[in-house]
Amino acid sequence: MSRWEPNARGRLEQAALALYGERGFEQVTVAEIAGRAGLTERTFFRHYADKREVLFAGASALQEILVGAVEEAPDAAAPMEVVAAALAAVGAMFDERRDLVRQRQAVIAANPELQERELIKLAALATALAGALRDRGVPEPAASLTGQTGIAVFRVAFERWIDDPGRRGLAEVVRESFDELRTLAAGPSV
Amino acid sequence: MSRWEPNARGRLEQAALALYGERGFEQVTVAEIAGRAGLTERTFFRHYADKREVLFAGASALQEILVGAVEEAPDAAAPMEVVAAALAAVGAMFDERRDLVRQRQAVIAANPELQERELIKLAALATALAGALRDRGVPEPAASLTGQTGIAVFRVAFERWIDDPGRRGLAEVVRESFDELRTLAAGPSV
DNA sequence: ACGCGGATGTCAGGATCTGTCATCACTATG
DNA sequence: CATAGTGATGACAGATCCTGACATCCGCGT
Repeated sequence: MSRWEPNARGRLEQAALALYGERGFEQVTVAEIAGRAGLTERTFFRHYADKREVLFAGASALQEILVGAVEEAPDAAAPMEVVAAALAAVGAMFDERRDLVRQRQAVIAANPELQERELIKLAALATALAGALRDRGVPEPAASLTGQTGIAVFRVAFERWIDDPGRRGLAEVVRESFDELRTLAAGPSV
Repeated sequence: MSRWEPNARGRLEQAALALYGERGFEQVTVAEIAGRAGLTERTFFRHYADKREVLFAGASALQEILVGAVEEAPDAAAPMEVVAAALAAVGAMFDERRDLVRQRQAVIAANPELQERELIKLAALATALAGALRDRGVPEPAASLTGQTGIAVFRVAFERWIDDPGRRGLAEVVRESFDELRTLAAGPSV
């Protein structure tokens, strides 16, 4: 066998997810992950900036999908509606990878350090959404407000989907949550 | 002088904020912070779980204030209105400590690790808000949705306040942002 | 004076992450 | 086929973060 088996990153991600799931994030050393992947600790850190990042490799792809969905929305659509549609589309993708997403989320839910990384990735998504909205002509602060609020709604919907013992689709829960927000925000006029 | 100068935590916080501001979070070692405070590295870690936490000591107090404001809101008030009022009250407190808040935020803005910690503190605030709303009888998912959305709005308002070259109060900006959200969320009916 | 409890100091050590240089495999080129 | 170049990996040293274990000091009550 050659020195370089293909797909080093994929092997590292698989090994990390498995070990984190088996023994918990803190109880796993980077040397162990690298060893299971047939690599060295030093090589792990060449592929991932830190021990947490190996679980968040897909975040940039997710961001591109979101931004793309916003760009391709009809011109007439209102900002919140554009964001709701983009997040519903993402929800549909999660539905397809249901088991993997749940396994990953169980690992993250068990460790605050991983939750921190998750939150900053979500914040980056909110910022990217706001930028895409500005490119559509949405002014500030409406763009940032819509992006941040959209991610907030998605977080609630995602959590409900994770805890849902049934088989409802995430896209459906996202839609419901945006409807609920409309009701909640429509408070007493000033 | 005695071995134990009073207010060890306060000295550590002051030393950390000063050093982080002078040279950047990464360029400061815990040993340096402790040294400036007249303590040892080991003592630093007895007071703060990690190098970041020293900047977030006030978070629990903030949470208590927020929850208290929700508890004391009039029974008739709608959930989003309760949260808006609580966050406006917090905004007023920030106004009083304007310079310190800005100095702290400049340090945080310069370092992603600190932003992660800030985000998880804000997420904890959102969760606490949701819990306080549930105690008022607000059902799920409305409670979580309102809490998360309220924090999202506050984040946008806070950023605008930080960047505002003028002297507008944060409470005022928070109020404006909630009004803007009402407009944005009031999209096309289903 | 005495002991108790809490805060601090001292020391040792594991784990994370980085810099540096050597080594190996693949590829292009003659 | 030979050679050199390019990129990924290995090997090693080291700084820093963070923790465990134990000793020491101070203030306080008795």
